[in-house]
Amino acid sequence: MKKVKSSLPPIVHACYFSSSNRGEQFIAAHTFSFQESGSMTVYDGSKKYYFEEGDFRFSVGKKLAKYEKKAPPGGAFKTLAIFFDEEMLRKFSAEYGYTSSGRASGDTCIKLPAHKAYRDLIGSLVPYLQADHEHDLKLLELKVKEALLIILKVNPELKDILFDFSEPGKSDLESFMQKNYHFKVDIGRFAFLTGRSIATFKRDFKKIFDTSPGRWLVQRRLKQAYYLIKEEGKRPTEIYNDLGFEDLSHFTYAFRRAYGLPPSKV
DNA sequence: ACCAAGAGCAATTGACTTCC
DNA sequence: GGAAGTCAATTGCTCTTGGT
Repeated sequence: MKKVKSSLPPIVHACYFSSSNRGEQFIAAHTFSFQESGSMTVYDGSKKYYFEEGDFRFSVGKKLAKYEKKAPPGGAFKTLAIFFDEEMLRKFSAEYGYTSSGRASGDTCIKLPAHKAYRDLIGSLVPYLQADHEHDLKLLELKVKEALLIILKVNPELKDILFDFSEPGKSDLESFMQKNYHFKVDIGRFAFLTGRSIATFKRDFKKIFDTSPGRWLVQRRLKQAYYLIKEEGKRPTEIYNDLGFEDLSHFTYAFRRAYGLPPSKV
């Protein structure tokens, strides 16, 4: 079966009942969200961010992050999120004359104040999130625009992030990879995030690491695994996923090929 | 929990083309 | 002429299934 690319609705109400849920994702679009219940920890490879019930959060798009969502005891984890896709932001920028000064902070998540305007905004979205509500795309679009205007009023500095349409610049490949090797993303995404085409990415990679990206990634992850097992006494099942391995089976296989013995025997 | 084997597919490679 | 992109053949990784 072919995967069909479906675009997410601009406003999403998420609700999970499992007590804890961790994973990682590529944050595709800038997102404004409200932590209705439960808490969430976000890790972008160098910094940790913590959000709890009642917090408003702005997540910067086109970034990689690991997250852990925790439901409150006996309750559900609930967030409400508004996504700002680039096309919409470009239109908005042209219409209202907002531009980025190009000086945005490097943070992946930003905690926003619990401003009354934000609380009112979330309150006004409730009718749109009823299960039986018929989604009128035009109205939703308007709602997203309204949200954007409110955000720009309360946190005007966010315009530097929201209207920055530049592609990721050619970043220092070596430090980027050292920081992000544990993310489970394909080579094309690594290339994009470092501001290169796939071909250029591989060429630059070869120059710096003298090997191909795929091989280096496996070796780097295994090296970290070896360290964690040997020095910190971690068990294979605890770490293989965090290090970017899809499954334990392959982790064991790759580990044994690299070190000559299975991870359980280190 | 750990390991093995095979099918399917993503990554790599190298030759070739295009762009500046 | 060199840097960057495309393409097709090949390699080798990931996922699944199943055994111990």
